[in-house]
Amino acid sequence: MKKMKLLVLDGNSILNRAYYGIKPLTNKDGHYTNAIYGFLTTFHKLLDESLADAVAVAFDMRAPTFRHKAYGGYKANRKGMPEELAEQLEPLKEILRSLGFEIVTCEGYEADDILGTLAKKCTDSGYECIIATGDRDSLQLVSGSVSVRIAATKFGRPEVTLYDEDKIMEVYGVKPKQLIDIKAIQGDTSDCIPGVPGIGEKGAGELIRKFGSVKYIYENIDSLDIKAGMKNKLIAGKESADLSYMLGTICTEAPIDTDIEKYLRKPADKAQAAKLMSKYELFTLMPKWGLSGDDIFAAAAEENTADEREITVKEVDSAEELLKKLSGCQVDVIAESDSQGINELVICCGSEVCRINALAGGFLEFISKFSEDESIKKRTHDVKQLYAYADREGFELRGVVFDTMLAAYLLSPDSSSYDISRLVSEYNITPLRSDKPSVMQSFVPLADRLSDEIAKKDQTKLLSDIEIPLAGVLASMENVGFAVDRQGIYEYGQSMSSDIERLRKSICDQVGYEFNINSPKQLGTALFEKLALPKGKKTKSGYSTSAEVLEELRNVHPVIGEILEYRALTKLKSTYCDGLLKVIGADGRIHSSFNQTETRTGRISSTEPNLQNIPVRTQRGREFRKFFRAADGCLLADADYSQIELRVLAHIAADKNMIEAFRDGSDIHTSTAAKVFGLPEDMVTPALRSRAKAVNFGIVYGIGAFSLAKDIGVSRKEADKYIKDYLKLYSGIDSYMQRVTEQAKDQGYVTTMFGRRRYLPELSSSNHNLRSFGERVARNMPIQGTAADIIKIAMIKVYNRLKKENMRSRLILQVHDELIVEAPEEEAERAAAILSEEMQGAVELSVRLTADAGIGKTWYEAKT
DNA sequence: GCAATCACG
DNA sequence: ACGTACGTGATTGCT
Repeated sequence: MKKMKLLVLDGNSILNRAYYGIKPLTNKDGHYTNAIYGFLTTFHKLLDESLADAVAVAFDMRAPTFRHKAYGGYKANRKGMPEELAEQLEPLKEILRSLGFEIVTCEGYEADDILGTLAKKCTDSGYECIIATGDRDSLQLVSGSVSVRIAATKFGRPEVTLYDEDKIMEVYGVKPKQLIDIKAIQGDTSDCIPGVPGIGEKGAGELIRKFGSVKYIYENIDSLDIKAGMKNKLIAGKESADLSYMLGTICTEAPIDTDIEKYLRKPADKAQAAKLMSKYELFTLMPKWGLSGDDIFAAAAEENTADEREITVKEVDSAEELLKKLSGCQVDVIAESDSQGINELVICCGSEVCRINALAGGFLEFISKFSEDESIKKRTHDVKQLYAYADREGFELRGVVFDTMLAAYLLSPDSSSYDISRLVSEYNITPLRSDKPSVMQSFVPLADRLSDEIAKKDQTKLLSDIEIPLAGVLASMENVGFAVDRQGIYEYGQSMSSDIERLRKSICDQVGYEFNINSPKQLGTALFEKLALPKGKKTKSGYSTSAEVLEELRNVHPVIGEILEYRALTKLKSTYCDGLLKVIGADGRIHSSFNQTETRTGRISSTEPNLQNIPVRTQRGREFRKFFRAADGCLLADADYSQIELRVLAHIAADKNMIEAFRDGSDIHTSTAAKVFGLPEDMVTPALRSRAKAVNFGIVYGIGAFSLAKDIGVSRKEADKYIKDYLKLYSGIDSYMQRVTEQAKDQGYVTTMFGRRRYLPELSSSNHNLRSFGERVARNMPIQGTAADIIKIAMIKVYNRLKKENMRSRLILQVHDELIVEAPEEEAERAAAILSEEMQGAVELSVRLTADAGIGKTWYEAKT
């Protein structure tokens, strides 16, 4: 029969590790949740790996333990938990109980003693025991039937290391029990266990490895071969060693329930678990623990006393009549879709809900009239899909006043998903009472709530004037797509294939054996072991083979250049040739998706395929843009903002010198170089300009001297001087940067010119790296985000202008500071003019915005 | 499902 | 003492 397995967790210790290993997270109420999140992630991994039949989670109690009573100094230097951690303890226990796990505490004993007691019981009963903890104290418990898993949280991910008898011998060179002996001599500063004064880790380890135990050492101290100095220390420290031995020994007889049956996992109370995990917004964890969207809804319904309001689901008698009734009303509308597209429209007006099946006759007529009637004010979720439908079917969508998805994004742009079900639990929404189940029970109060929040945060205009209309523009861009030259892409790929194969052969020849160059691991072995090239940086899993490292080795071995070329070619081939060919539509055009709720700064993102990272920096890559072309009889008009981020910075920082530099119309990098290096502009060499450019960039990213130095290849000290000189020159930017970080710390968030927010809990982290990261983000987000706001405004203006002027030109792509319009040949000039005019006039700043437009048959030609 | 790498602004 | 610029997405290899 299989041995029964008990998994015992040291709750406090794992919680601690989770807290310090994961960046601060809070739910809407400001309650910290990072440690709970980390604990549950680690716990899940442990459960998965251990296949335990029973589980006990041990926690310390606040009361002093027998060790404190024996020795007043015990753990005397321990500070209590930080409040941000302490407040997570009880909620975690509640969640664990709801998931069906047993929690064990014992007054006067520590969690370690509970582990020891249960481990002993397992050994005695012939069970297997797996101990999981974050620290090494319990390693002494390891035996044939007891193993320890040390769980750490690194970069937010759980990491588990197994310790059995062999591993302990390998690491410490002793048997598990002898770890107590080592500790008795060595002591433990973190627990204030004194040990033998003057003997540390090395000495203690040697003594025990040589003589076996503290007891043996003291019983034979006179005859043992120990150096006089150390022997004297041992003699003087005997009492302390004995005490330390006692303090360091885990008790295996704590008065707890050792009936293993009791720890068999019970079925989870799903409603309770869903309720708690919703409350703490641990949505990504819920599926892992067997909780679904239905459990969330059920929890919400049970949790809240039903809303006073009640809705009734009605049959639709006549579409005509319904339209008449809806006219002039505010309605809530949800489009239910499947893979085929929209299949049902659910409309709520006042206390009545109607469902209109998309397959029923007259649907198109109904939805077009409904959509075009501007007097019907519509609230919805994910308005882009409605705009897209309207655009495809050739009608307009008017009167959209609210979108819960876009609103939720503005309220917290860090979320990974904005499903209605998730929002409902995140905002603790009380569903309305209803005769039949309907999504409107939750949607109506959700929309009410989010409206309030948006108004409270002064983001109403941002939502109504930018995000909602933008959704219409994006929908149109997705529908129109970008025409490509399929044949051209295919042939380009073919031509690369032969080069790739030739390079592959040559590289393997030079290394001396066949291997997969695409595998960084195999490549690392080939370069740094077989060819024994000087190693550069390492990654977590081995040698780094990034372009940055390889570039350094270019002159060391001829194979390096070929590897770099191989990499460049395979990247182009797989991502751009093969990748793009896969997504060309039946119409010969590529229809990317533009995601409006993805980035934390307010930019849009592009997927399937990503059209925002088509190569441009190298000539060979840039060639690709020749395959992105206007349809027959059309041309592309392309315009991009010049230095939009630096202009935004000049404006928000209100820096006189930088504003002046832009007003002069001179090249900003040259002008910066001239001023920083104290030269007339015509004396600025390309090298000096490029340094100034790097500093300008660095400033936008929040800069550090180290990174700047690395970037431009000067000493740290020199880089530091550049930054200092720069900030002296642009003192307005200096003070702005200080202001914005301080403000961020005060309010917990930063904003763009148009009220977009990003919350920065990192700023209160005790982790230096995280905090610095938060500070850089605080400096960067208002700049990048404001630029994103501006081009969004420009897109809306361009779109409306093309429509108003009855042009057939269409916006087809945005690449952060660049817009592309496909225009019939005869409209191209006008479209280009409209592009730059609307981009430049999108907003009024204290510096001019400039956008240069170009026209061409292909993207390659059009980009100026 | 994550890490490494590299494409873009 | 410590680690290093901001924001994305796709592909590949590997556990």
